[in-house]
Amino acid sequence: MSGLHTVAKLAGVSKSTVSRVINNEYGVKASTKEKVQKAIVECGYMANQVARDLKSQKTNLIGVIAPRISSNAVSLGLEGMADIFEQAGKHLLLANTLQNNEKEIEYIMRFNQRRVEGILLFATHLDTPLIEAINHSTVPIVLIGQDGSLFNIPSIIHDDIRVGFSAGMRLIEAGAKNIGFIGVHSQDAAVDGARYQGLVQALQHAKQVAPLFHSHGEFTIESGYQQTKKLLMEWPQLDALFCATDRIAIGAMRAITEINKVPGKDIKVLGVGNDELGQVCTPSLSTFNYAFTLSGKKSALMLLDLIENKNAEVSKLVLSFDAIERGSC
Amino acid sequence: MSGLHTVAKLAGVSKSTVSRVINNEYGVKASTKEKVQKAIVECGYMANQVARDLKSQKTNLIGVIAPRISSNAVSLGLEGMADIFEQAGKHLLLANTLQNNEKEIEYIMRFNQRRVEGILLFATHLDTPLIEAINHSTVPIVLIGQDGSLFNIPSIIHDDIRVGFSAGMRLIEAGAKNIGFIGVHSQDAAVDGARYQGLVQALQHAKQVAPLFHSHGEFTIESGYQQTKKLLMEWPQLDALFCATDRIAIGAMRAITEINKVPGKDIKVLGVGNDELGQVCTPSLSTFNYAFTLSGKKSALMLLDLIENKNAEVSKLVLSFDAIERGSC
DNA sequence: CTATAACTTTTTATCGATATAAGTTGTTGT
DNA sequence: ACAACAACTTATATCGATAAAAAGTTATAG
Repeated sequence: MSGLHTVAKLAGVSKSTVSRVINNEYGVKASTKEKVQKAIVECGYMANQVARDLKSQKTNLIGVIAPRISSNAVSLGLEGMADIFEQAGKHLLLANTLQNNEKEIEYIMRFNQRRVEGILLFATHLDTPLIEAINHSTVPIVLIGQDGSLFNIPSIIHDDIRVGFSAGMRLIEAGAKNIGFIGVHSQDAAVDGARYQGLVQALQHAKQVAPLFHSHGEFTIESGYQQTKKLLMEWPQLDALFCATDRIAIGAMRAITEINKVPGKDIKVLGVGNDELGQVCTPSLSTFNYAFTLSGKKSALMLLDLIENKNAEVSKLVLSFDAIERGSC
Repeated sequence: MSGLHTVAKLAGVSKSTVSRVINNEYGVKASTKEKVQKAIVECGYMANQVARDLKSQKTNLIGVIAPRISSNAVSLGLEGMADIFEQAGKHLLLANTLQNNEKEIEYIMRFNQRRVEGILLFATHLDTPLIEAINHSTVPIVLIGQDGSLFNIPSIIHDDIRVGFSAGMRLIEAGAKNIGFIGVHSQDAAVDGARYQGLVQALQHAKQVAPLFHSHGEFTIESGYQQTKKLLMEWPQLDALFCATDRIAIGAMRAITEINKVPGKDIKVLGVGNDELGQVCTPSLSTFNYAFTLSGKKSALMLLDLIENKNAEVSKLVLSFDAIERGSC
């Protein structure tokens, strides 16, 4: 717990010499080097990264802001970015906002004060205060999950419109006539907005103008269950459900089973995300694979590029998906 | 992006005065205060936390080392600790080791260099190099998931022996005669060692000395499936399986179903952890609920105590569990 | 109207490291 | 033997903030 100073005194040399030994620089006599190294061991010297960061004006710190660490998209994304940053020698500063919009903004500022080199933000919405906070940031910020390109914010998103379109086409091909959509908060332009929009486009393209039911809920199995129960009561002719996430879809299947209908037969069900839950439930859930680990890696790489290459252009990366056909459609 | 110095020049005062204004200290004339505040806004001053940390010898940083962020135990635990640390004004530095033992040790050192105030370590093993690294740490370290009390390391663990005992008793009560255990790496004293040990104790207590089969694998569904397939071939009379984790148990049920036996009827299955997967699979998985979010919170509180209270005594906290009876036993 | 208290502000030192400039040896060439 | 140069080492300034000491003002009392 002693600084350079202590080592220097102990070895009978100056701080500069000790520093040179530590950083393995040229121009140190073998005998002094040895003397210094002995002193370092003797007083248990450990470099102080805080001081180094201040002197070098470089922290090797990256901030990550997430709405809920334990969600599939975030925990897998985190793992992907951790991998890239580990290789790049960066450390991760993590904040869990629990979907508190003010905390999101607060952490952008706090991370700026800590002089992180960049920030990755898992976003579930994109309103004016947030956009302003992002614009005020001194360091680059990459958005994950929402499209910020309209506001010139670098973003990594999944192809949510096309996934909605694909889902719609698949349900129509399977003979669906009355399709319902169960989404999340209306603020969520990606998961709620875009996926629904794609579904609408599919129906238009197929010239099928059945009344579409758009229900809003949360990212949970329970919410999917409740929304579906309500929907089934109000709209008994329903024969297909596109759910914004797999968890919602699993809740939906539970509700369907409860009224003695068979998911995948009486009512087709599609989810999005390829959550492991969909593999083990009965019937297994047909869905679309979103490569969350990859999105984490890609966002990390994009951020690194923005950090290293000051005038890298702001870009948007749209990740594709794979259809996974299982029992529910 | 300018420092105190710039603000001071702009306002025509000294750095100290600016510092006093920023920290809202007494003894600044109202007129100067105003002048300084205007200057701060004008040049977009933002405090440099790195410099502050160096001067105050306090970082408000906590290091967290995990073997796999995306696992249930870790992501929920992370969420619990994030909650506590958020309230305590601490920031989280996160490392994902991917079960690489050297990385674990490397990060203990790197976090010490960064002058974190303490470290939380999700452990899957506890060998000599790791114990040494922990002992060399300048800052307190709390172990999560493994019992380090023998080596005087503060630990939060689940009652793994008793869970094994409970599982054994339950299987015996259900009429099981030939019980198999599917564990993980033999290095893992908690998940593999203790849970097995508890099972053995139950069998001894019930004076049932059937040959116990102890198989080693990984934390995955696939591994559970493979191990069970092998086990069923070698030991056809098997009528009960205690699995070290829920994922393993789900793989086991798949293997059982594949040979046209019915999990929960022909072969009883028990898991540990109460993973959501166990709720949706068929038959639903009987298991034991481990409060991972709570373990995260408790470990955070224990660490905070060790940080604030220099001579807080090293303690071990054993968290209990609840039995969850579902379809598989 | 000065002495002293009370208030405000500046100066200086410090946290721990490192880059640069300046200083001290020692060696070689002529 | 003395200049020129190489090889080491030390001294000083800096990163950006803050605490403590010193200095400068203003206000109040005697």
